[in-house]
Amino acid sequence: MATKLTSRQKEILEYLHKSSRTTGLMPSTRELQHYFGFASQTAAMSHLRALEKKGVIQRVPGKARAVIFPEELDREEIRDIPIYGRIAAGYGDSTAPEPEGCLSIDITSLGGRGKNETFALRVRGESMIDAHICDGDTVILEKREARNGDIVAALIDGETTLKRFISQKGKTYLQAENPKFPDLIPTDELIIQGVMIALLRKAA
Amino acid sequence: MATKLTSRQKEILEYLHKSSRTTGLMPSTRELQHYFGFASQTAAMSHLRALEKKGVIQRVPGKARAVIFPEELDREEIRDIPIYGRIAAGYGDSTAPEPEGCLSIDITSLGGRGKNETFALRVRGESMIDAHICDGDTVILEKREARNGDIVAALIDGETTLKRFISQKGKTYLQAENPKFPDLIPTDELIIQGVMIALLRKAA
DNA sequence: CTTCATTTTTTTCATCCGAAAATTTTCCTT
DNA sequence: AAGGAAAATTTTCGGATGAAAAAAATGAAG
Repeated sequence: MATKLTSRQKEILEYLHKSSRTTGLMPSTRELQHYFGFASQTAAMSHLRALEKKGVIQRVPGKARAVIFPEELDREEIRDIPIYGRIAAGYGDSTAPEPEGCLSIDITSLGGRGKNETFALRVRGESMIDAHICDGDTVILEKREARNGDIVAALIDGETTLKRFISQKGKTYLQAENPKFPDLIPTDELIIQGVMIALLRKAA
Repeated sequence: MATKLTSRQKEILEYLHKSSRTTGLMPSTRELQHYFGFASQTAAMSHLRALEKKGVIQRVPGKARAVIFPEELDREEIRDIPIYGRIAAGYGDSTAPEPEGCLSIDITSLGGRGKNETFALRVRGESMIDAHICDGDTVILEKREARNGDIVAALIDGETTLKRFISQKGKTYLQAENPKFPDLIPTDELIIQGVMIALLRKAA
């Protein structure tokens, strides 16, 4: 079952992947035929059969374009998370800024919490270094109410910063995780944009 | 174009997602019909048309099961990465141990390096804490030759540990990023299992 | 009540598409 | 040279599937 693929079979499989990713559709046997210049559709059919026999694809008999990649079946649901470099003041409900990128990850790896809206921020500065959050890291946040001890993205002076949210004896304030940075006692209102649920770092 | 969906349309869209994720296939219009108990296939058709008009799906005229989610088209290629808790001694080429989980993420977020085989390890212990890698973090590694300064997973005494790889003046050794841990000079041979390319941390 | 969009029905077509049987060709291995 | 697997061809079927036209319910809003 786990026999190696022939070079032709690799070509076919690669095309299946490419087609499925770029067009969003599985090719029909005739589309395969035309792409590879076969004179017959049966050639495509028998290749699919061979690939199925070797376990790299699955097929559903009788159904159109019914080629499945087993690894995608096992996969958890994928969440697409917009990455913002900076969140402007008016944010919160409606005016989402332009994302500067996007991050796709399965929801299990995010800790299961999938219900709320999620977004990501690139960390700038060292103010959370003692929580082992570094400059350049990408922090993934969830929109929900902050609880004591949560790391949150908050709006301070029109700028979004990452801090630890502290709620003690009825008072709430923000704390940096770096002795060089002072605590922030909110002047009027504390606007929490999101609560950190995960962190992603690329190696240099 | 960005009109809100009616409740019926939400149901249909949700079924499309569910079907596509669990069976790996888009339902045909007749499958939609039977699922929702319509007496006609045309009912399904017109719902699909409505969803397309509102921009939440795309369709390719004339082709079977040709419903596409736009967000999946934009998505980068997803990589499925097995997570190992422990890598046994004989590893490296053939004998992969049982993964204790799986992580799916787009390859761009991994730093582009997509060619080599990748795997992930759960970090245990504090030996790399000064590199801001904590107990419980998941480290994503790539199989390739280590360069000076890389953080690597290496096999020491039949155990896999994460250390910084140092190569100076022809000598190579491993360095913990925690003053409490000593450097490791290899006794005979240094077996590098992978080089760290990214890190993922779930908030507590 | 009227209007209008949404939702559903009935019927009919054309064609997309998987499937099968019987061969032939190509190429690698012994 | 022989054997065998992989690759490709030719031809034929029937079911799967999208599509269209005409119309009838349904339900919410003015």
